[in-house]
Amino acid sequence: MKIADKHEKIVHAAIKVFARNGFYNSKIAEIAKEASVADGTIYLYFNNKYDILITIFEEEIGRIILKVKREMAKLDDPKEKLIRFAQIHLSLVEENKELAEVIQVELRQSSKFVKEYRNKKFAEYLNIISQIVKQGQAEGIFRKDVMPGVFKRAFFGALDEMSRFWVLSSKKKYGVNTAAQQISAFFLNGILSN
Amino acid sequence: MKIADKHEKIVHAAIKVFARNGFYNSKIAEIAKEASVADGTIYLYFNNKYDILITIFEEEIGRIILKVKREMAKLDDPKEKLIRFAQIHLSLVEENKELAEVIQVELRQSSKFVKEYRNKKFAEYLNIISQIVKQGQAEGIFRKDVMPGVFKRAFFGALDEMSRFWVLSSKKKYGVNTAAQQISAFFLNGILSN
Amino acid sequence: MKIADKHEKIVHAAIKVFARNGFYNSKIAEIAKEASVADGTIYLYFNNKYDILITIFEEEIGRIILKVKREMAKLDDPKEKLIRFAQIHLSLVEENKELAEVIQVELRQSSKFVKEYRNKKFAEYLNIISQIVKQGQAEGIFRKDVMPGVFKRAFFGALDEMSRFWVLSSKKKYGVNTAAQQISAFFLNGILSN
Amino acid sequence: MKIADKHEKIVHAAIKVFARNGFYNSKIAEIAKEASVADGTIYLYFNNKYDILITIFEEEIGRIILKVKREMAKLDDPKEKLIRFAQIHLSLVEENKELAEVIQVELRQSSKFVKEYRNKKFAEYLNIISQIVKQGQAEGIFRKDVMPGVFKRAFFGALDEMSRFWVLSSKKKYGVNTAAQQISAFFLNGILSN
DNA sequence: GATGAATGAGTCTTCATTCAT
DNA sequence: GATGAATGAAGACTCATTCAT
Repeated sequence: MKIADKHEKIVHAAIKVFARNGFYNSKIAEIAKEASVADGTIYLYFNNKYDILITIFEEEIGRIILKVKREMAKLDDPKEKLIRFAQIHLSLVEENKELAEVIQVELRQSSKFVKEYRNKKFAEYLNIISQIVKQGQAEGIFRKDVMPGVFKRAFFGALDEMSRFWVLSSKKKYGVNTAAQQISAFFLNGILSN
Repeated sequence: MKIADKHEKIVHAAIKVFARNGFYNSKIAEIAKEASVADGTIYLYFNNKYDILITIFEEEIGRIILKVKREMAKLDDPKEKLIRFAQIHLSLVEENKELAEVIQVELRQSSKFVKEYRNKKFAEYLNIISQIVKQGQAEGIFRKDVMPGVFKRAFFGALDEMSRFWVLSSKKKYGVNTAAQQISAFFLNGILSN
Repeated sequence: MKIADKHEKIVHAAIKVFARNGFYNSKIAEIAKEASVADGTIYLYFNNKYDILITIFEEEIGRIILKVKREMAKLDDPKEKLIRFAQIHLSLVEENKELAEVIQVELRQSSKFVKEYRNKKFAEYLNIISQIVKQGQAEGIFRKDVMPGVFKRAFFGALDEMSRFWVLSSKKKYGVNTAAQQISAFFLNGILSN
Repeated sequence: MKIADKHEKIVHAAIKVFARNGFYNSKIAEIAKEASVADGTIYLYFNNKYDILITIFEEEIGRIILKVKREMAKLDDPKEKLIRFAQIHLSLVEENKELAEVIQVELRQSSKFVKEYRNKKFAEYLNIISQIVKQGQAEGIFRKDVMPGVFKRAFFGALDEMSRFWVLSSKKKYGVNTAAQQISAFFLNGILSN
């Protein structure tokens, strides 16, 4: 087995276990078992338990940011970008429930280290949104009085809360598309200049 | 000192400590010290560490829900209610930073118990929003195609993410009112029927 | 309420509670509740938890020794004394189950203090038996090769194990008299058929 | 070092420590130190402190029962069996003073669990005695009016009290054989001179 | 004397991490 | 590299005892 494989196996096992129990209630031994690896082996690939969480964030979220950025690059219209952003965001959550749960729940933990760490990657993600807004304002499509810094948080927050609902509850009344359309509609009608 | 005082002293100390370290990194001994009380005394008022967290949620959030509901009762216009809701929510966060941090961060913990617990109180809070929407729709002020169940989450999520930003970052570029107006404007312009 | 009453109330409550849970699993608070007294009150009458146990031993066992000695004094024949001793011992256990359980179980605890303490009172009790044997030997009724020091332990042990069985099991197939007669018969006549 | 060794090392350390302080006054840390093992290691072999006690009972007493049964199987005459039983019992106590102390003192603890537990193994041991009696009665050697259920307790109790004396006191006036002969003589022949 | 709220020392147990094999 | 037995620091919680009222 190649090293990369084992690294990945551990990360995926950790995502599963963290999603199941939460970070603090997850045991290295359980992750090791889930990954079919000895406890000690984990320490050949990670410095400590925290490091696994950081890695999940770094690698998995990095991958998501990349994906979203690529999708955004395919579109020109800021309106369409916003709608598409909502769709992608919610679909990604849908497709990676366990990862989403870990990110939403665990990365809000109070550890100073994680909190600060989160901010870097997270800011990058949020700024995709504010870039769209700025573009839209520059093109005269969006109202000038919209503060991109506020908007990015509001928009992300709306999506995030929606997806938290999805992650935590098993049964949902409407699909990704409905939700994405509703939410982007709220915001678009709200910020379109007329 | 009256019993109520000591109970309260411990709760407030716990809010401070939980906000500082997070639930799992907070030690009973630290809470006790912060409350100027012996370790054992805490167990005269609470069954265990978890119980303190639950109590914070129950008492403090219950108080907030009450306050918001009262404010809402003073207004008639759903538009004004929504704007006011945003203002109150953000001001309360502003005024109770530590409490807000505990709620936002710790009550998203993965403990099944807490998660389920949270939902009850939380649902109550969210439903204040959906009630406003329904009222607005009934009065023909809000568009009928807006799904209250989606809206309540989107609106709350927007405010929540905004306030998380406030809680975590020390310096902010704009005040509560600016943020509240921006956010409610996004949504109002978005859902007003025309 | 007279002081003596409260002292006694606590002792009796303690016997009940110790019998129920064992010394180490009994809480002062439980004894206090059983005695309808405040926790602190117990410390007005006893130095500490141990002291209550010692007192139980001292007072209650002292009383028993007295009773048995008086009964022995009424009889002359060593054979009859032995039979009577067995009867009294077993009846006392029967009538004071909780006290018996405390003595049998708790006073065998390994606390050096209790162990040494026990020996004094206990030796006094055992010596009632060896006195009977010596008397019987002096009168030519008992065999001279019987070692009183061994006999007293053997005889007491037989009765004690029998009564332990009584204390621990609820249902018994035979009464005090049957058991007392059997046991004293073993020792007096042996079990060989002739 | 093989696993079995470590398990055994801990059990033997525990026997020593329990005998020294009693169960409730023994600390896991002390057992660990006595076994030259880390505190945590104990929990790799035992679930908790109680479990160690149970194991002592199970393994060590089980071994003793086996030994005694084997010895009994070598003899035919019930009289000889009874005498031999007394000898073996007392020698085993003599050879395993600490174990004997733990069994005698700690396994009489009031914990419901231990009490019930003890009964199973203990009943097995006692029944060796009643089997001998029944055999003797069937062969016409022992009196028919002897109740085996009473006898087994009386005989065991006599030996047990004798051995308690041995365990607790350091200096003794007579040896195992003397004591065993005396006690079995009491029961076989009685103490009446004829 | 009586109370019972407060104390804080004491200990079992967990589990991230190490390291000999 | 891989293993998993061993480590031991850390902390929640209990409860005998005290003491202000």
